[in-house]
Amino acid sequence: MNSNNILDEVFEKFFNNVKIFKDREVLRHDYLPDRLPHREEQIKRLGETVAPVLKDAKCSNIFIYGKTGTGKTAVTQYVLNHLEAKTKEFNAPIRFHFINCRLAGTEYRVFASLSQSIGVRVPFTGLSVGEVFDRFRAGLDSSKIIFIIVLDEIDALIKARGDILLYELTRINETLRNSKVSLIGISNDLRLKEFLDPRVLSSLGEEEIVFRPYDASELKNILFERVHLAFCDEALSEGALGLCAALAAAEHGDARRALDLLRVAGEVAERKDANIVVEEHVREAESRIEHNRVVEALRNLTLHSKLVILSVFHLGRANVHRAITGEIYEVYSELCEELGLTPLTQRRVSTLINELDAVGLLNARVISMGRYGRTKKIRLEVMRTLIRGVFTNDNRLGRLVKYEPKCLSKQASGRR
DNA sequence: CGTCCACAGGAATGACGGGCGG
DNA sequence: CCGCCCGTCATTCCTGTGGACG
Repeated sequence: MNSNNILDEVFEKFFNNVKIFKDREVLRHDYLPDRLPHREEQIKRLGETVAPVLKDAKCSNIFIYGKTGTGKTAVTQYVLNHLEAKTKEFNAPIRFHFINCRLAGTEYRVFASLSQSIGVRVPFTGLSVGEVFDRFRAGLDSSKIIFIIVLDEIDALIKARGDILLYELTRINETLRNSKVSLIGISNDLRLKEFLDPRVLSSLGEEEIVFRPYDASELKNILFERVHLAFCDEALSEGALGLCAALAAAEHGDARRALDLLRVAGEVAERKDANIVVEEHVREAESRIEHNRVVEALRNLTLHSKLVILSVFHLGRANVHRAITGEIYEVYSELCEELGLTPLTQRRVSTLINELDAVGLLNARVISMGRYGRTKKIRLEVMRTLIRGVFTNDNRLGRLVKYEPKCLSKQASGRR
Protein backbone atom coordinates (compact mmCIF):
# COMPACT_ATOMS: atom_id res chain seq x y z
CA MET A 1 0.00 0.00 0.00
CA ASN A 2 2.88 2.31 0.71
CA SER A 3 5.28 2.74 -2.17
CA ASN A 4 8.20 3.19 0.20
CA ASN A 5 7.64 -0.22 1.59
CA ILE A 6 7.60 -1.75 -1.84
CA LEU A 7 10.92 -0.20 -2.70
CA ASP A 8 12.43 -1.20 0.59
CA GLU A 9 11.51 -4.70 -0.21
CA VAL A 10 13.01 -4.52 -3.68
CA PHE A 11 16.28 -3.12 -2.43
CA GLU A 12 16.48 -5.51 0.43
CA LYS A 13 15.85 -8.38 -1.89
CA PHE A 14 18.59 -7.11 -4.14
CA PHE A 15 21.02 -7.06 -1.26
CA ASN A 16 20.14 -10.45 0.06
CA ASN A 17 20.37 -11.84 -3.39
CA VAL A 18 24.12 -11.57 -3.47
CA LYS A 19 23.85 -15.23 -2.73
CA ILE A 20 23.88 -16.32 -6.37
CA PHE A 21 26.44 -14.22 -8.21
CA LYS A 22 29.82 -13.13 -7.02
CA ASP A 23 30.83 -11.48 -10.27
CA ARG A 24 28.74 -12.07 -13.35
CA GLU A 25 31.11 -10.14 -15.62
CA VAL A 26 33.22 -13.27 -15.71
CA LEU A 27 30.51 -14.97 -17.73
CA ARG A 28 30.36 -12.39 -20.49
CA HIS A 29 31.92 -13.49 -23.72
CA ASP A 30 34.27 -10.56 -23.99
CA TYR A 31 35.88 -11.60 -20.73
CA LEU A 32 39.32 -13.02 -21.37
CA PRO A 33 40.23 -15.58 -18.72
CA ASP A 34 43.76 -16.27 -17.53
CA ARG A 35 43.58 -19.83 -18.67
CA LEU A 36 42.04 -21.33 -21.76
CA PRO A 37 41.45 -25.02 -21.08
CA HIS A 38 41.71 -27.49 -23.97
CA ARG A 39 43.34 -24.96 -26.26
CA GLU A 40 46.93 -25.54 -25.24
CA GLU A 41 47.82 -26.96 -28.61
CA GLN A 42 46.40 -24.02 -30.55
CA ILE A 43 48.05 -21.52 -28.23
CA LYS A 44 51.35 -23.23 -28.78
CA ARG A 45 50.96 -23.36 -32.55
CA LEU A 46 49.95 -19.73 -32.79
CA GLY A 47 52.72 -18.69 -30.44
CA GLU A 48 55.32 -20.54 -32.47
CA THR A 49 54.06 -19.00 -35.64
CA VAL A 50 54.14 -15.40 -34.47
CA ALA A 51 57.36 -15.70 -32.48
CA PRO A 52 59.65 -14.74 -35.39
CA VAL A 53 58.46 -11.15 -35.20
CA LEU A 54 60.46 -10.77 -32.01
CA LYS A 55 63.56 -11.21 -34.12
CA ASP A 56 62.45 -8.59 -36.56
CA ALA A 57 61.24 -11.05 -39.15
CA LYS A 58 57.82 -11.22 -40.69
CA CYS A 59 55.83 -14.16 -39.45
CA SER A 60 53.79 -16.41 -41.69
CA ASN A 61 50.24 -15.49 -42.45
CA ILE A 62 47.82 -17.59 -40.51
CA PHE A 63 44.37 -18.85 -41.18
CA ILE A 64 42.28 -19.86 -38.22
CA TYR A 65 39.10 -21.87 -38.63
CA GLY A 66 36.45 -22.98 -36.25
CA LYS A 67 32.81 -22.56 -35.45
CA THR A 68 31.51 -19.88 -33.13
CA GLY A 69 32.42 -20.26 -29.51
CA THR A 70 35.42 -22.51 -30.06
CA GLY A 71 37.86 -20.00 -28.62
CA LYS A 72 39.46 -18.60 -31.78
CA THR A 73 39.21 -14.98 -30.80
CA ALA A 74 40.11 -15.64 -27.20
CA VAL A 75 43.20 -17.65 -28.12
CA THR A 76 44.36 -15.03 -30.60
CA GLN A 77 43.87 -12.25 -28.12
CA TYR A 78 45.58 -14.26 -25.45
CA VAL A 79 48.64 -14.98 -27.56
CA LEU A 80 48.92 -11.44 -28.85
CA ASN A 81 48.62 -10.00 -25.36
CA HIS A 82 51.55 -12.12 -24.29
CA LEU A 83 53.45 -11.22 -27.41
CA GLU A 84 52.86 -7.58 -26.72
CA ALA A 85 54.38 -7.94 -23.28
CA LYS A 86 57.43 -9.57 -24.84
CA THR A 87 57.58 -6.85 -27.43
CA LYS A 88 58.10 -4.26 -24.77
CA GLU A 89 60.77 -6.37 -23.16
CA PHE A 90 62.70 -6.79 -26.42
CA ASN A 91 61.84 -3.34 -27.64
CA ALA A 92 60.74 -4.76 -30.96
CA PRO A 93 58.93 -2.50 -33.43
CA ILE A 94 55.74 -4.46 -33.53
CA ARG A 95 52.18 -3.25 -33.69
CA PHE A 96 48.89 -5.11 -33.68
CA HIS A 97 45.47 -4.37 -34.87
CA PHE A 98 42.35 -6.34 -34.23
CA ILE A 99 39.40 -5.84 -36.55
CA ASN A 100 36.07 -7.52 -36.50
CA CYS A 101 35.20 -7.62 -40.18
CA ARG A 102 31.55 -8.31 -39.62
CA LEU A 103 31.22 -5.19 -37.49
CA ALA A 104 33.38 -3.14 -39.83
CA GLY A 105 31.23 -4.33 -42.69
CA THR A 106 33.03 -2.99 -45.74
CA GLU A 107 36.52 -2.82 -47.21
CA TYR A 108 36.46 0.89 -46.79
CA ARG A 109 35.90 0.72 -43.08
CA VAL A 110 38.50 -1.99 -42.63
CA PHE A 111 41.14 0.10 -44.37
CA ALA A 112 40.01 3.18 -42.48
CA SER A 113 40.32 1.33 -39.22
CA LEU A 114 43.78 0.05 -40.15
CA SER A 115 44.89 3.54 -41.11
CA GLN A 116 43.69 5.00 -37.88
CA SER A 117 45.53 2.42 -35.85
CA ILE A 118 48.84 3.56 -37.29
CA GLY A 119 47.97 7.20 -36.89
CA VAL A 120 46.84 8.03 -40.39
CA ARG A 121 43.71 10.10 -40.24
CA VAL A 122 41.05 9.26 -42.78
CA PRO A 123 37.51 10.56 -43.13
CA PHE A 124 34.54 8.34 -42.33
CA THR A 125 33.67 8.34 -45.97
CA GLY A 126 34.16 10.42 -49.06
CA LEU A 127 37.36 8.89 -50.39
CA SER A 128 37.64 6.05 -52.82
CA VAL A 129 38.67 2.71 -51.40
CA GLY A 130 41.86 2.86 -53.42
CA GLU A 131 42.75 6.22 -51.96
CA VAL A 132 42.35 5.00 -48.39
CA PHE A 133 44.42 1.96 -49.17
CA ASP A 134 47.21 4.07 -50.63
CA ARG A 135 47.25 6.33 -47.61
CA PHE A 136 47.37 3.33 -45.35
CA ARG A 137 50.24 1.82 -47.28
CA ALA A 138 52.22 5.04 -47.33
CA GLY A 139 51.65 5.63 -43.63
CA LEU A 140 52.59 2.08 -42.82
CA ASP A 141 55.79 2.18 -44.81
CA SER A 142 56.99 5.34 -43.18
CA SER A 143 56.32 4.05 -39.69
CA LYS A 144 58.81 1.19 -40.09
CA ILE A 145 57.10 -1.52 -38.12
CA ILE A 146 56.01 -5.09 -38.27
CA PHE A 147 52.27 -4.88 -38.39
CA ILE A 148 50.15 -7.82 -37.37
CA ILE A 149 46.61 -7.55 -38.61
CA VAL A 150 43.94 -9.76 -37.16
CA LEU A 151 40.85 -10.02 -39.32
CA ASP A 152 38.19 -11.58 -37.16
CA GLU A 153 35.01 -13.02 -38.71
CA ILE A 154 36.53 -12.55 -42.09
CA ASP A 155 34.07 -14.94 -43.70
CA ALA A 156 31.29 -12.40 -43.23
CA LEU A 157 33.14 -9.81 -45.26
CA ILE A 158 34.22 -12.20 -47.96
CA LYS A 159 30.77 -13.55 -48.54
CA ALA A 160 29.31 -10.10 -48.75
CA ARG A 161 32.06 -8.35 -50.67
CA GLY A 162 34.40 -10.83 -52.24
CA ASP A 163 38.09 -11.28 -51.56
CA ILE A 164 39.50 -8.04 -52.97
CA LEU A 165 40.41 -6.87 -49.50
CA LEU A 166 42.40 -9.99 -48.79
CA TYR A 167 44.00 -9.87 -52.17
CA GLU A 168 45.29 -6.35 -51.57
CA LEU A 169 46.49 -7.17 -48.10
CA THR A 170 48.30 -10.35 -49.03
CA ARG A 171 50.18 -8.48 -51.73
CA ILE A 172 50.97 -5.40 -49.74
CA ASN A 173 54.40 -6.62 -48.64
CA GLU A 174 55.64 -6.51 -52.22
CA THR A 175 55.32 -2.75 -52.22
CA LEU A 176 56.57 -2.03 -48.73
CA ARG A 177 60.22 -1.20 -48.20
CA ASN A 178 60.47 -0.42 -44.49
CA SER A 179 57.55 -2.21 -42.93
CA LYS A 180 56.10 -5.68 -43.00
CA VAL A 181 52.61 -7.00 -42.64
CA SER A 182 51.48 -10.32 -41.25
CA LEU A 183 47.89 -11.42 -41.41
CA ILE A 184 45.84 -13.53 -39.09
CA GLY A 185 42.49 -14.39 -40.61
CA ILE A 186 39.80 -15.86 -38.41
CA SER A 187 36.84 -17.56 -39.99
CA ASN A 188 33.73 -19.16 -38.55
CA ASP A 189 33.02 -20.92 -41.77
CA LEU A 190 35.10 -23.94 -42.59
CA ARG A 191 34.22 -23.79 -46.25
CA LEU A 192 35.61 -20.31 -46.68
CA LYS A 193 38.47 -21.65 -48.78
CA GLU A 194 36.08 -22.32 -51.61
CA PHE A 195 35.31 -18.65 -51.91
CA LEU A 196 38.91 -17.55 -52.15
CA ASP A 197 41.16 -16.80 -55.06
CA PRO A 198 43.87 -19.49 -55.09
CA ARG A 199 46.60 -16.85 -54.89
CA VAL A 200 45.07 -15.41 -51.77
CA LEU A 201 44.59 -18.84 -50.34
CA SER A 202 48.19 -19.88 -50.79
CA SER A 203 49.41 -16.69 -49.19
CA LEU A 204 47.02 -16.56 -46.29
CA GLY A 205 47.08 -20.27 -45.69
CA GLU A 206 50.81 -20.48 -44.99
CA GLU A 207 49.79 -21.72 -41.58
CA GLU A 208 46.45 -23.16 -40.67
CA ILE A 209 45.04 -23.74 -37.25
CA VAL A 210 41.78 -25.56 -36.79
CA PHE A 211 39.64 -25.21 -33.70
CA ARG A 212 37.54 -28.28 -33.11
CA PRO A 213 34.28 -27.84 -31.26
CA TYR A 214 34.40 -28.58 -27.57
CA ASP A 215 32.71 -31.71 -26.34
CA ALA A 216 30.49 -31.76 -23.27
CA SER A 217 33.21 -32.65 -20.80
CA GLU A 218 35.53 -29.96 -22.14
CA LEU A 219 32.76 -27.41 -21.90
CA LYS A 220 32.20 -28.51 -18.37
CA ASN A 221 35.81 -27.78 -17.55
CA ILE A 222 35.64 -24.39 -19.17
CA LEU A 223 32.57 -23.48 -17.20
CA PHE A 224 34.09 -24.88 -14.07
CA GLU A 225 37.06 -22.55 -14.38
CA ARG A 226 34.80 -19.57 -14.18
CA VAL A 227 32.18 -20.81 -11.79
CA HIS A 228 34.33 -20.09 -8.74
CA LEU A 229 34.78 -16.52 -9.83
CA ALA A 230 31.26 -15.92 -11.04
CA PHE A 231 29.09 -17.69 -8.49
CA CYS A 232 29.01 -17.77 -4.75
CA ASP A 233 30.00 -21.03 -3.12
CA GLU A 234 27.32 -23.68 -3.35
CA ALA A 235 25.10 -21.45 -5.47
CA LEU A 236 25.29 -23.69 -8.51
CA SER A 237 24.19 -27.28 -8.61
CA GLU A 238 26.32 -29.88 -10.32
CA GLY A 239 23.35 -30.82 -12.48
CA ALA A 240 22.83 -27.28 -13.76
CA LEU A 241 26.46 -27.01 -14.75
CA GLY A 242 26.31 -30.32 -16.57
CA LEU A 243 23.15 -29.38 -18.37
CA CYS A 244 24.62 -26.11 -19.63
CA ALA A 245 27.58 -28.02 -20.99
CA ALA A 246 25.39 -30.69 -22.52
CA LEU A 247 23.05 -28.26 -24.24
CA ALA A 248 25.92 -26.25 -25.67
CA ALA A 249 27.73 -29.39 -26.77
CA ALA A 250 24.66 -30.52 -28.64
CA GLU A 251 24.79 -27.25 -30.49
CA HIS A 252 28.21 -27.55 -32.15
CA GLY A 253 30.18 -27.21 -28.92
CA ASP A 254 29.77 -23.51 -28.49
CA ALA A 255 31.41 -22.23 -25.30
CA ARG A 256 29.81 -18.85 -25.70
CA ARG A 257 26.43 -20.49 -25.66
CA ALA A 258 27.32 -22.46 -22.55
CA LEU A 259 28.38 -19.29 -20.74
CA ASP A 260 25.22 -17.49 -21.76
CA LEU A 261 23.11 -20.34 -20.47
CA LEU A 262 24.94 -20.30 -17.19
CA ARG A 263 24.60 -16.57 -16.72
CA VAL A 264 20.93 -16.40 -17.64
CA ALA A 265 20.18 -19.46 -15.51
CA GLY A 266 21.75 -17.60 -12.62
CA GLU A 267 19.58 -14.60 -13.31
CA VAL A 268 16.49 -16.76 -13.47
CA ALA A 269 17.34 -18.33 -10.13
CA GLU A 270 17.98 -14.90 -8.68
CA ARG A 271 14.65 -13.62 -9.77
CA LYS A 272 12.90 -16.65 -8.41
CA ASP A 273 14.57 -16.09 -5.10
CA ALA A 274 16.22 -19.46 -5.20
CA ASN A 275 19.49 -19.86 -3.41
CA ILE A 276 20.84 -22.48 -5.73
CA VAL A 277 20.76 -22.75 -9.53
CA VAL A 278 19.19 -25.99 -10.67
CA GLU A 279 18.48 -27.72 -14.00
CA GLU A 280 15.05 -26.21 -14.25
CA HIS A 281 16.57 -22.73 -14.26
CA VAL A 282 18.84 -23.73 -17.10
CA ARG A 283 15.89 -24.99 -19.11
CA GLU A 284 14.13 -21.73 -18.57
CA ALA A 285 17.26 -19.83 -19.50
CA GLU A 286 17.41 -21.74 -22.74
CA SER A 287 13.91 -20.74 -23.79
CA ARG A 288 14.39 -17.21 -22.56
CA ILE A 289 17.54 -16.72 -24.62
CA GLU A 290 15.80 -18.05 -27.68
CA HIS A 291 12.75 -15.91 -27.00
CA ASN A 292 14.83 -12.75 -26.68
CA ARG A 293 16.80 -13.53 -29.78
CA VAL A 294 13.69 -13.89 -31.88
CA VAL A 295 11.90 -10.86 -30.47
CA GLU A 296 14.98 -8.72 -31.04
CA ALA A 297 15.36 -10.00 -34.56
CA LEU A 298 11.72 -9.37 -35.38
CA ARG A 299 11.75 -5.86 -33.98
CA ASN A 300 14.81 -4.87 -35.95
CA LEU A 301 13.47 -5.88 -39.32
CA THR A 302 12.68 -3.33 -41.97
CA LEU A 303 9.04 -2.69 -42.78
CA HIS A 304 9.05 -4.81 -45.92
CA SER A 305 10.75 -7.73 -44.22
CA LYS A 306 8.12 -7.57 -41.51
CA LEU A 307 5.46 -7.68 -44.18
CA VAL A 308 7.05 -10.74 -45.70
CA ILE A 309 7.01 -12.46 -42.30
CA LEU A 310 3.41 -11.48 -41.83
CA SER A 311 2.57 -12.91 -45.23
CA VAL A 312 4.02 -16.27 -44.26
CA PHE A 313 2.12 -16.00 -41.00
CA HIS A 314 -1.17 -15.46 -42.82
CA LEU A 315 -0.51 -18.33 -45.18
CA GLY A 316 0.03 -20.48 -42.13
CA ARG A 317 -3.35 -19.44 -40.80
CA ALA A 318 -4.86 -20.53 -44.08
CA ASN A 319 -3.31 -23.95 -43.55
CA VAL A 320 -0.52 -23.50 -46.05
CA HIS A 321 2.30 -24.95 -44.02
CA ARG A 322 4.98 -24.62 -46.59
CA ALA A 323 4.28 -21.57 -48.71
CA ILE A 324 5.98 -20.98 -52.03
CA THR A 325 7.48 -17.72 -53.21
CA GLY A 326 4.60 -16.85 -55.51
CA GLU A 327 1.98 -17.25 -52.79
CA ILE A 328 3.96 -15.16 -50.40
CA TYR A 329 4.40 -12.45 -52.95
CA GLU A 330 0.70 -12.38 -53.61
CA VAL A 331 -0.21 -11.96 -49.95
CA TYR A 332 2.64 -9.53 -49.45
CA SER A 333 1.41 -7.33 -52.29
CA GLU A 334 -2.04 -7.25 -50.80
CA LEU A 335 -0.68 -6.24 -47.41
CA CYS A 336 1.29 -3.46 -49.05
CA GLU A 337 -1.81 -2.22 -50.75
CA GLU A 338 -3.65 -2.30 -47.46
CA LEU A 339 -1.02 0.05 -46.03
CA GLY A 340 -0.93 2.21 -49.13
CA LEU A 341 2.60 1.15 -50.03
CA THR A 342 3.93 0.18 -53.42
CA PRO A 343 5.18 -3.37 -53.16
CA LEU A 344 8.78 -4.25 -53.93
CA THR A 345 9.52 -6.44 -56.90
CA GLN A 346 9.38 -10.17 -56.59
CA ARG A 347 13.12 -10.27 -57.20
CA ARG A 348 13.68 -8.09 -54.18
CA VAL A 349 11.27 -10.05 -52.01
CA SER A 350 13.15 -13.17 -53.01
CA THR A 351 16.34 -11.83 -51.46
CA LEU A 352 14.45 -10.61 -48.42
CA ILE A 353 13.24 -14.17 -47.95
CA ASN A 354 16.82 -15.37 -48.22
CA GLU A 355 17.92 -12.88 -45.59
CA LEU A 356 15.14 -13.96 -43.26
CA ASP A 357 16.21 -17.55 -43.83
CA ALA A 358 19.78 -16.62 -42.95
CA VAL A 359 18.81 -15.09 -39.61
CA GLY A 360 16.64 -18.09 -38.84
CA LEU A 361 13.20 -16.49 -38.81
CA LEU A 362 12.11 -18.36 -41.90
CA ASN A 363 13.16 -21.66 -43.30
CA ALA A 364 13.46 -21.66 -47.07
CA ARG A 365 14.69 -24.36 -49.38
CA VAL A 366 14.57 -24.64 -53.13
CA ILE A 367 12.53 -27.46 -54.49
CA SER A 368 11.35 -28.50 -57.89
CA MET A 369 7.72 -29.14 -58.58
CA GLY A 370 8.60 -30.67 -61.90
CA ARG A 371 6.19 -29.66 -64.58
CA TYR A 372 4.93 -26.95 -62.20
CA GLY A 373 8.20 -25.15 -61.95
CA ARG A 374 11.00 -24.58 -59.57
CA THR A 375 10.57 -22.47 -56.47
CA LYS A 376 11.24 -22.23 -52.77
CA LYS A 377 9.19 -23.79 -50.02
CA ILE A 378 9.08 -21.47 -47.06
CA ARG A 379 7.83 -21.87 -43.55
CA LEU A 380 8.01 -19.93 -40.33
CA GLU A 381 10.84 -20.98 -38.10
CA VAL A 382 9.51 -19.30 -34.98
CA MET A 383 6.40 -19.65 -32.89
CA ARG A 384 3.29 -18.04 -34.27
CA THR A 385 2.36 -16.61 -30.89
CA LEU A 386 5.62 -14.67 -30.90
CA ILE A 387 4.86 -13.14 -34.26
CA ARG A 388 1.42 -12.19 -33.11
CA GLY A 389 2.80 -10.71 -29.89
CA VAL A 390 5.46 -8.60 -31.53
CA PHE A 391 3.42 -7.31 -34.43
CA THR A 392 0.23 -6.59 -32.53
CA ASN A 393 2.19 -4.01 -30.57
CA ASP A 394 3.44 -2.40 -33.73
CA ASN A 395 1.29 0.64 -34.40
CA ARG A 396 1.52 0.32 -38.16
CA LEU A 397 1.23 -3.41 -38.52
CA GLY A 398 -0.99 -4.27 -35.58
CA ARG A 399 -4.05 -3.99 -37.74
CA LEU A 400 -2.70 -6.48 -40.26
CA VAL A 401 -2.31 -9.30 -37.76
CA LYS A 402 -6.03 -9.91 -37.74
CA TYR A 403 -6.48 -8.98 -41.38
CA GLU A 404 -7.81 -11.68 -43.70
CA PRO A 405 -6.12 -11.52 -47.09
CA LYS A 406 -8.65 -11.73 -49.88
CA CYS A 407 -6.43 -13.80 -52.11
CA LEU A 408 -6.51 -16.51 -49.45
CA SER A 409 -10.22 -16.59 -48.69
CA LYS A 410 -11.09 -16.87 -52.36
CA GLN A 411 -9.18 -20.04 -52.90
CA ALA A 412 -8.72 -21.31 -49.39
CA SER A 413 -8.82 -24.92 -50.49
CA GLY A 414 -6.24 -24.43 -53.21
CA ARG A 415 -2.92 -26.03 -52.33
CA ARG A 416 -1.82 -28.55 -49.81
C1' DC B 1 13.26 -38.10 -73.89
C1' DG B 2 12.34 -33.38 -74.60
C1' DT B 3 9.53 -29.60 -72.86
C1' DC B 4 8.42 -26.08 -70.14
C1' DC B 5 6.87 -24.17 -65.63
C1' DA B 6 7.92 -20.86 -61.85
C1' DC B 7 10.79 -19.35 -60.15
C1' DA B 8 16.31 -18.89 -58.45
C1' DG B 9 19.70 -15.85 -58.31
C1' DG B 10 23.69 -13.19 -60.97
C1' DA B 11 24.89 -8.66 -63.23
C1' DA B 12 24.23 -4.11 -64.39
C1' DT B 13 22.34 0.00 -63.27
C1' DG B 14 20.12 3.79 -60.76
C1' DA B 15 18.35 6.72 -56.91
C1' DC B 16 19.63 8.61 -52.68
C1' DG B 17 21.59 10.60 -48.41
C1' DG B 18 26.09 11.25 -46.24
C1' DG B 19 30.41 13.32 -46.46
C1' DC B 20 34.68 14.72 -48.21
C1' DG B 21 38.49 17.65 -50.93
C1' DG B 22 39.27 21.55 -53.20
C1' DC C 1 29.54 25.53 -52.93
C1' DC C 2 30.45 21.88 -56.52
C1' DG C 3 31.71 17.52 -58.04
C1' DC C 4 32.81 13.19 -56.66
C1' DC C 5 32.66 8.83 -54.18
C1' DC C 6 30.78 6.21 -50.63
C1' DG C 7 27.31 2.35 -49.05
C1' DT C 8 22.55 0.89 -49.24
C1' DC C 9 18.44 -0.37 -51.25
C1' DA C 10 15.94 -1.33 -55.08
C1' DT C 11 14.74 -2.25 -60.08
C1' DT C 12 15.46 -4.27 -64.57
C1' DC C 13 17.00 -7.73 -67.38
C1' DC C 14 18.73 -11.82 -67.63
C1' DT C 15 20.26 -16.85 -67.88
C1' DG C 16 19.81 -21.22 -65.45
C1' DT C 17 17.39 -25.35 -63.85
C1' DG C 18 15.00 -30.06 -61.47
C1' DG C 19 11.90 -32.93 -62.67
C1' DA C 20 6.61 -34.14 -63.66
C1' DC C 21 4.19 -34.29 -67.57
C1' DG C 22 3.12 -35.47 -72.22
